[in-house]
Amino acid sequence: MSQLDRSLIATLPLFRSAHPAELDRVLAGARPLRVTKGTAIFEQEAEAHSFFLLLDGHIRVVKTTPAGDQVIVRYISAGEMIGIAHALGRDTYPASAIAAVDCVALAWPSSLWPSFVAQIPGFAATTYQTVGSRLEDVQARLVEMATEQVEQRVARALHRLAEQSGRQTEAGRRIDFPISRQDIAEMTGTTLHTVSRLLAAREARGIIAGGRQQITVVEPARLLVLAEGRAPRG
Amino acid sequence: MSQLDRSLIATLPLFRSAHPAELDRVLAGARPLRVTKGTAIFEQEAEAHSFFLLLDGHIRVVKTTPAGDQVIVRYISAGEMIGIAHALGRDTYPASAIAAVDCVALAWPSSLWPSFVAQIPGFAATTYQTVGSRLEDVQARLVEMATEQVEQRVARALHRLAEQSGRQTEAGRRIDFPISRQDIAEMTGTTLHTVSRLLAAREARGIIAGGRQQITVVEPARLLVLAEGRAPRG
DNA sequence: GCGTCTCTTTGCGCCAGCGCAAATTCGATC
DNA sequence: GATCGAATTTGCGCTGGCGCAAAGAGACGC
Repeated sequence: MSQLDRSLIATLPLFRSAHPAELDRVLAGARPLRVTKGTAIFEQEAEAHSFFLLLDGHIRVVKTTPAGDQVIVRYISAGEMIGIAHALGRDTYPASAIAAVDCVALAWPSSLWPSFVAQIPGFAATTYQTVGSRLEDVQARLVEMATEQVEQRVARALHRLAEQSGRQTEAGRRIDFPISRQDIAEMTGTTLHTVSRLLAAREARGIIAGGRQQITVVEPARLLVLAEGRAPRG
Repeated sequence: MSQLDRSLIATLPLFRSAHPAELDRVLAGARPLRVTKGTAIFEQEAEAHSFFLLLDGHIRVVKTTPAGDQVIVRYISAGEMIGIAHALGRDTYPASAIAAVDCVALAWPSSLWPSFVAQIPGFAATTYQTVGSRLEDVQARLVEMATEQVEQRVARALHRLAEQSGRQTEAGRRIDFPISRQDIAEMTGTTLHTVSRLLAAREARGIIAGGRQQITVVEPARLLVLAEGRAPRG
């Protein structure tokens, strides 16, 4: 691990209030990890032996059904923890984590979790917050899936991606990692065909700019305009 | 609060390892609550001033969209904590909690949470586990919503309800609180019409037995038989 | 016992979006 | 720069399940 990594870690909410000596001890126990694009950091249903801190890159968290369908649960960006299933009382990972680009991460054995909690002030509270926000995010998406049409779900997914993982360019906010129509379909519960059609329509209206494995949101505001003011069903 | 309640609480995983003296102190700070059927324990978007322990009854956790659609996120049974949003770093409740039947609960101000964590051994870990299992549950339902047809989603919802909140009778496992077709529609992202049709079909095959605001699962095994072995889409 | 209200059932038409198929485009590789 | 493979686009027919409407069926109050 480089000095650069160390100073990066020290600025994270998770470790901000750690004493330098504790931080060093914690980092000394870490196993550095380089993961090439497309490779799994961990696999669904495998024993949750480690937890991870993503230092660089983007990770796709995917659940696969017995029938073989895949659903993208979320994307993880640099600075976030991942694979904390064991700390939440699970003994296997509930999903697979796949590198969307080449990634750099740190890994610790799950058994070290309690010492993190004990030694780093605020670590537990920050983790609670992270889990809380993930829970709320998934719940919000469940509500979307239950009540909104495909068009709106795709629009929201793009909006969220641009917000969370977008890089500002002169053309608009560009999603910072390769993402296919298939990926968006797996985020929104539809097919790549429908996604392709919807994106083409948005592109014609100048709201987004597409490309191969790549999307730029030109006008975030116009992305969601259809989503409000509909009569509830039932 | 009755002596009965006190001994009930002492057997919960959350408080099992608390010393009697600590337990007493904690319970002394609680505000007992009786909630009549249909009333809200707390409302979505209200300030998360309290957390609760449900002693008796069943609570429906509902999210309402700006458009007015409602989605039932989960049901809470006796012995579970609810309204812990503040402990997860939220300052408002992300959903409303509505009593499905007359309920009895204890309420504490959110500000007391840290003292619970500090004074009761295992409290934090048990809460982590609860949150972890809720997160996994919601994720699993997101995957269902994204990949399965309405028929399967309804079947799974019934299965889950019978499992978690069922009471064994001679006719089968009966869901222990009043639940309408509309409620099931709001759990599965469909309409009460479709639910009614699907339930009628299952009833004709003897898999379930319906009634007004009430469902008994006669043959849990045959509920899900259609759910496996389908070709993935895409 | 009667009326009312809510929950449930059922019929019918329609359309969003899936499934399948084929063409096209874009990168990458040699 | 020719070839190959993967990602994307686009057409077309079909159907699951929604929307609307109206009729039954319990439960509950008076």
